[in-house]
Amino acid sequence: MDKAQVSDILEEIAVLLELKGENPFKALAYTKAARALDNFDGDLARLVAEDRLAELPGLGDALRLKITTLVNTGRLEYYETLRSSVPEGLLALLDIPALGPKKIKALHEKLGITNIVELEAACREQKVRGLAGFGAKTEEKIIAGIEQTRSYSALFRYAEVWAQAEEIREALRDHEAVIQVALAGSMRRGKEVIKDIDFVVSSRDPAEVMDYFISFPGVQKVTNHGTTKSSVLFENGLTADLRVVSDLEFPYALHHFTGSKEHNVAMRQRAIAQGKKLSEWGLFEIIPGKKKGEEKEEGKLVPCRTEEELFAALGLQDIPPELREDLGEIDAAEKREIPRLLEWTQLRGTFHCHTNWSDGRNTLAEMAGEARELGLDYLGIADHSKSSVQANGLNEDRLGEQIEMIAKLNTQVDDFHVFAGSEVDILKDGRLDFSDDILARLDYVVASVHNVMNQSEEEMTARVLRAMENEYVTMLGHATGRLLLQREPSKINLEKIIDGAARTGTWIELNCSSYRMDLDWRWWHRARDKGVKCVINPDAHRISQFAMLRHGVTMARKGWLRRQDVMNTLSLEDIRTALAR
DNA sequence: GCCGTTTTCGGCCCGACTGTTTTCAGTCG
Repeated sequence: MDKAQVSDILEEIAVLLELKGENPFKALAYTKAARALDNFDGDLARLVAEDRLAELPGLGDALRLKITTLVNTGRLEYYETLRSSVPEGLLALLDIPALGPKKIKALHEKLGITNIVELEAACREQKVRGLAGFGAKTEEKIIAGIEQTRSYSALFRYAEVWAQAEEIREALRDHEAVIQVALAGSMRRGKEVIKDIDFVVSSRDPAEVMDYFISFPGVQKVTNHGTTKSSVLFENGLTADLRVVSDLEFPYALHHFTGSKEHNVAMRQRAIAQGKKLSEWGLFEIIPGKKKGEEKEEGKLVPCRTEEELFAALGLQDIPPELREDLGEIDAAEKREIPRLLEWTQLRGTFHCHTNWSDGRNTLAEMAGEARELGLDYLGIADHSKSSVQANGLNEDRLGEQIEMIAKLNTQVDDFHVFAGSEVDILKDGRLDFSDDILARLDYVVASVHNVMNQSEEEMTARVLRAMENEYVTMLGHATGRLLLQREPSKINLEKIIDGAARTGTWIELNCSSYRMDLDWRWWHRARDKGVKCVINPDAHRISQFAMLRHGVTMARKGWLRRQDVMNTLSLEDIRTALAR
């Protein structure tokens, strides 16, 4: 068993111990042990074989033995026993806001609750408010939390289903009966949260494609199986729809099923105004002489081989899928003002990445190596600052050491550069976690809010504005703090923040962690027009998360951003100039 | 479960907030 797997099991043990009401510090010891493994950048199997586990901090006799057992056998009886002693549904209760291990334990012991369904029933029967430490408000909060969890459960974060969608698309493409295949729907439009994935295929043998589709691995249930449309439910709860049309119909169907609904309505209105009719089956010239409601037979098809030709047939420039939200794109296309959107191959580097100096999993050298491997020219390291105790934030001394280490690393390679930065906490009142003389030593500064996130809009806005006024702050990190499908954004006046960024020359981050996509795409068009620069950052806590950059670019495109709006498209030379103060 | 040590137990990371209390426990980041 490898390092990451062992670490994951130790973390799960910590959660289980908490749920069982064990000494919280015992649980903490497991969490710390997991972190020690994460931070160890050598070969764990070798360390175990040479009996040198004691070199890692926080490992006593008990944990050394458990880790050794896991590495050697891949199993641990203690973990399995612990796991089976906790009802499976109980772990899911941890996802409900306001419920932690202590309250869950009380609910389990006093009311025999083992899952969400039982908990909701108990709350509705007002049985929960009688327990010590619980009241009517807690009960209401739990019900609201359950409803929230439920409404989220049918939704997925874009980045988390992207790979699955690609897999399905490729499998369809490889089938011999398939002529053309495309991803459609909200996923193709790059919505940050999606309900299902849609595919459009052209084929001469729809039935065969349908049979192939519904028998995909991982399909749990076939909810619809017809000649033009089939729907399946995958084991992970994701629904996928497939439409099969003739090759002639493909571009019209693709446009229709890409949507959005609002975009389609506007497009159909435009077609009518030009004496045409647009549907998923085609674009038709309406035959003159017929009155409205009489046109049973379709008019003459306007032949289009691609979506681009379809737009052209309606007097429009090609509209990228990401822009199809009826937010001005049709108007712009008519005036030939659809911009050339950012391409993901245009990124030259990125900022705001973490290492194992704070809460990241990889070393500085590993992060830099991976970024270079991906073809980037530079990487910015921005570990947490000291107030983020929960994230092992760096104090002034450790930050100083890290700056030196980065300088040393830079002497070892000449075709790649690492910038020394910090993700500095914006404190409650808008002051920063480090003094100016410390900040002055850095190449750049990301300022972010990590605590006291429920201030009033006035307080939060003033707080962030104050931080942006600091001359050393280069960019604002995850502006609203939202976690998709998990935590609502902070109350903050983004109009004022954008104006503030324009005034102070502060860049705003498009944090493309799969959970964040923050600042939201809906604000970027406005920010761009105010002259605010974007910087796309993965907030990577491990090397695999650099992959999020690609999805960040999708969100940037959705926000109408061009190459010149995004700072990390600059060459190394130009970004150096931009960072020089 | 770990660790240090005024050597065998008591503290361990912390600040804000909420709801329950009437001085604090639990949750969250």
